[in-house]
Amino acid sequence: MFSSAMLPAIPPQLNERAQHLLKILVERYIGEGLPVGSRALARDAGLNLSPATIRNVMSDLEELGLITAPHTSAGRMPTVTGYRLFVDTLLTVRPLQQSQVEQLWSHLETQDTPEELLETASRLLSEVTRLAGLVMVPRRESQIVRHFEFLPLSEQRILVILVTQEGEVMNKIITPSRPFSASELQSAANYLNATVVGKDLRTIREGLQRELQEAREKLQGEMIHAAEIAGLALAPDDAKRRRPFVLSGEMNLLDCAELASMEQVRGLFEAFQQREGIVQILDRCLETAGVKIFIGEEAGYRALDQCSVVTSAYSINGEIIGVLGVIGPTRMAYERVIPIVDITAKLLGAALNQKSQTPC
Amino acid sequence: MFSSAMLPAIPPQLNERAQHLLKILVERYIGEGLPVGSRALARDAGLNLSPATIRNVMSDLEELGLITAPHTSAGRMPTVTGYRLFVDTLLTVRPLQQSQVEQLWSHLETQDTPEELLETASRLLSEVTRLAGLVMVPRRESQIVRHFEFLPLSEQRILVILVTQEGEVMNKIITPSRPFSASELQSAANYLNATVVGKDLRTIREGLQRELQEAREKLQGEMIHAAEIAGLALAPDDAKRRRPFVLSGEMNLLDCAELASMEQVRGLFEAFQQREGIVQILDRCLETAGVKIFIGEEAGYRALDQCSVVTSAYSINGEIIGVLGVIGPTRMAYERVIPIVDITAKLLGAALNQKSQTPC
DNA sequence: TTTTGGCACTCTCGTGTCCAGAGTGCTAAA
DNA sequence: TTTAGCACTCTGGACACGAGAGTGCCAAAA
Repeated sequence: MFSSAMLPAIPPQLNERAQHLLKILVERYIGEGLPVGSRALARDAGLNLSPATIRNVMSDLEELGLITAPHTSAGRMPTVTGYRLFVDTLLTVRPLQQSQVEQLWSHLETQDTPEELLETASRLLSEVTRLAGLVMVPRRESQIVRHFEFLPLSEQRILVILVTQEGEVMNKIITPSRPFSASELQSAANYLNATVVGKDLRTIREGLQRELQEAREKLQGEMIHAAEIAGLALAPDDAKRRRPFVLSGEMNLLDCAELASMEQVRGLFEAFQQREGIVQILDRCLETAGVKIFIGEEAGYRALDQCSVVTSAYSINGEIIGVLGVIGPTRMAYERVIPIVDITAKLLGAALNQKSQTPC
Repeated sequence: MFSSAMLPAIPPQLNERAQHLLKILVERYIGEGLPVGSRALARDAGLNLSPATIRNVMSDLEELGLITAPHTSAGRMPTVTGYRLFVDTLLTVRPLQQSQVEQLWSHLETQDTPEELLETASRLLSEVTRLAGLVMVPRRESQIVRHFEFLPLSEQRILVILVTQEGEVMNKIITPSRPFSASELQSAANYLNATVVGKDLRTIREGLQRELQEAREKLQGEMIHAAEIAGLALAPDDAKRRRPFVLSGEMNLLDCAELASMEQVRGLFEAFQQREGIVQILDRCLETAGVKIFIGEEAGYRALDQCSVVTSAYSINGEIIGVLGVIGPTRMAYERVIPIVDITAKLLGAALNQKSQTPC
């Protein structure tokens, strides 16, 4: 159901009973946060087995690397592999109630700008899961342009304003190699608005190359300038790169006992600030739809060793344009978090879609 | 030199020697972070006095509420009043070297947009002081408008884009009570661009009221609509209110021993997220120029009880438009931090000024 | 063959005790 | 007014101790 990098086959040694006990153990550990002992497990399992029997099974599970004990005389807790098996094959998700879905939707629906939409989605994720919410900003490449505007700030500095189909406003300042007059700018803007509106950024950029070529051949000076300035305007800008995702509810993470040490917290929060590492993980989820889960070290990012990331891509008109999710302790309530992330991704896609559908 | 809410007169009991000892004690405490004992103080003071003598003076200082001991057999550390006296009358500031100032300026000067400028200023503050940097976004009221643009998104939703003199782009979506046609919007924009460009927001809004009144009397329908839509567009929007200051280097605060407990950290970071409380403090610094300091409880905000805030207003053309500063532990190196905040405020003002000076 | 009771063993954690170190306050002498 | 001396206090680390929880293993029971 939830695609993982490599779905590990259930070890043949692992009979039904062992699986069930593992499931109960993980559930209990997630609930209590304390290593689970044989007595407690015997009671919870509902199998009418004595602690001694349970101990044998636990010993097997430990041998298989699914659970581990912090020290000799403590109970057991799941390893990353244990969590993986749990999440992939043992988990029974608890789907959201219709009313909850509607409530989420009502919050998203009422947002005006796409930016607010992303922020709201992130906030909702964090509030509902009580973890840190995370929404990656949509890929700009696939956004459809609605309007261009060039505004001269000074001789050499031109303010470019670009409005997308969804009503998002991007702006940046470009400094072309030579001064442009107001009328030149106006005609460049007119040209662009006439020809490229309704296409997406990638298409526009590709088309521009071709037209620049053609214009050069025909010595159409004016066209060359328009294309030149547009090229600068459309160059992938790194300003946005500094804020590639919207994070919220980080504070929720301070509650969980896992991150008790200042070191841990510091590392995690620095990772949030650095952004690159997190973006790399999110990028890996852009390819396929559906919920993806990274547990602890699986993400391959030291700062997140004690954390899990649950993500889902969101799409507009069937095309994936971004990823959202939550970050929380490995010991999170997956059966609740997974459907929430899943639904939120779908709702965000729908909300974005709704905004861009409205005719101009 | 540094205006405080109420400059406390130096208590007459406090002779030169006591003052000197207080100064040394505070300096040493700021440096070491440990309560200062009589022996250490005797050595540092350079007065050739025995620890026993020092003890007598310390006892007096304690009686005056300037220092305090965490327990019987520990050294003394400054109280808030002690810090206050230190900062107001004993402190010898260490001015920045010219090269450092130039370095700061070179970072600010190269920023394109005002937004980047604020972020850079905040980052510089935090990096240079190793504390949390804080830059309040300029008051919008006094910003001069350069350009208006209305873009219909759908029947009822209009995207308003407003560019300020400094090249900052503000945008929001308004939903007027009745649909406006594209040509109506165009003429409204034309009207506004023709009449109000070059004025600041407050002036424009006031003028609008009057003109709306006149237009009504003369039954100028078109004017009424333009004014109506402009009114909506200029209404103070709360979108910006959610991000009223730019914060950076929060992580630096995790280093200081004062904030060892998770509780403290949590409270502080929640205050950063809430924003309101911090904004209130910053607002109090908007009135007068120069460096202001709030020590511990002086700010009147529980989450900041262990912290000091050092701020300075920044201005453009002599008019104060915002505040910046740093937040750090009460035990911060004031003599270094104060000049940094002071200079950065001046440089930020100059940089903003430079951007808006460039002719259109 | 599987399950169970019993038992010795181990590890944590909270408590209590003890001691060195640092610093104070007070008093009497310089 | 300053200083030396001394008794006193408080912290924090080291150590021991015991209760509690849980394990592993073995031999008996099912």
